[in-house]
Amino acid sequence: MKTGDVSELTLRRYPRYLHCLRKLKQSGLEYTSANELSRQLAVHETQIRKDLAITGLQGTPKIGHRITDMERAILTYLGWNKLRISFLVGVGNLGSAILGYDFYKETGIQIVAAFDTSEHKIGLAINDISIFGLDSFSKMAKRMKAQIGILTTPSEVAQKVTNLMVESGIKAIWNFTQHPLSVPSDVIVEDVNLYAGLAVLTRKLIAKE
Amino acid sequence: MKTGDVSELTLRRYPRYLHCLRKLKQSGLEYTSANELSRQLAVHETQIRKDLAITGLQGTPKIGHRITDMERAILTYLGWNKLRISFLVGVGNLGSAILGYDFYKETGIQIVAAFDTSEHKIGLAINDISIFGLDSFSKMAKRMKAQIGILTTPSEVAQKVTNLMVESGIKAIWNFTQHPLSVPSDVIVEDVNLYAGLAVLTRKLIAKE
DNA sequence: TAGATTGTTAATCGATTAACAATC
DNA sequence: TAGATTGTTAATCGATTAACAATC
Repeated sequence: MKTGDVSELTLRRYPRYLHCLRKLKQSGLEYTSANELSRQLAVHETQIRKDLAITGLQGTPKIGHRITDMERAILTYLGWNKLRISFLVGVGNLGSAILGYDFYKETGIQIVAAFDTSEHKIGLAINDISIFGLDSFSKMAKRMKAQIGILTTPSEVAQKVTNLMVESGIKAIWNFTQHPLSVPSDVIVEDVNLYAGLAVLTRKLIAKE
Repeated sequence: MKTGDVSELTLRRYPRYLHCLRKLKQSGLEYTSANELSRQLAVHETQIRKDLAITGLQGTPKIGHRITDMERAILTYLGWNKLRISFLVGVGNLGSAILGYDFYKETGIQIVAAFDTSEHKIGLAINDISIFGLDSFSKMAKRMKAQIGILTTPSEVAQKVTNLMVESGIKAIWNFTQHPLSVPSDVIVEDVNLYAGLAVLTRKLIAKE
């Protein structure tokens, strides 16, 4: 299996394939093909074949692939077949929204605890996830071997909380703030950048005027 | 000015430039250069020059650019210098979080009304934005000439609400649901795909194991 | 002047698509 | 068999980077 040299463009396509595969499975099919995915998703069939080849999946000429095999190949390649303990920091509206998602079933990412500094939030729970004081973060993260930190704090404290996460053994940070984070080279940061999407949206609007 | 043939990769870089320019301005500088942005953002200087050229901006050799000129050029190119009326549908946690953002000052996108079907939300307000029943959407959108629809409903009703938005004259939809939307060719859809980001994050984690 | 910068043209790199042999 | 599919190699396309002349 490849290490880390796959393009992000490829990685970002996999969830779309998974989504489509689930729909096809729900419609009662057992097998499907790169051609069929290509029609459904408007992605070139050769590109789908190449993306699938990266996961190690092999198909059968004329038949295609068993849908469950395709799903498993992609899930395994992305690491979505394994449980990953995640902690969320910052239980504002956005944090609460993220706590409401059920990522676990699809991605293996389980948010097991949330943290905030606001006294009146500590002790509450959202979607069965308890909210703790931020001062408990480090000890809990180390004990539970949390891998992923979800950062939904105000931007002003983003770097401070990031440092705490890094010190506590967090290996990847899903950053919902606008603040560009500094981390050691062995820690992964994935930024959710809403403004990038808005730039695309408004520019397309302008181009039509 | 170019029409719509600029790559999305380029468009997605502009907000990062803006963010950096604001920081430089705050630090008291009046002028800066592509070289300086390149150092701060780890983007190749030639790429920054090309991106800036697209906006029509011209600099002065040896000096660089006046920061306010750069900002204005990018804002104008993205259409972030103009007010755009936006309506949000679906005031759950995610919708509430989006209502809490102040996009207006940075992007010109002003969320002027929110809509939901839940009786006990109608009449409330979040961040000074009133929540109305979904049945008022069409009339209000037409009257106020809403351009942008923000879709934060459950996936199951995403297409239904999208149809309502399109019928009501909405020209661009910012889609926070997982549902792939069908729209006429003159309506723009920008998907916020959290799962794509998670695929990148977990794959990078795996590659390090 | 020399150094730093701009803006453009050429080269490189990487991603996508085309072409095609192999096969059930 | 013929048609549909796989998987790979070659070609194309587009984005990024290098090179360099112009300039304040």
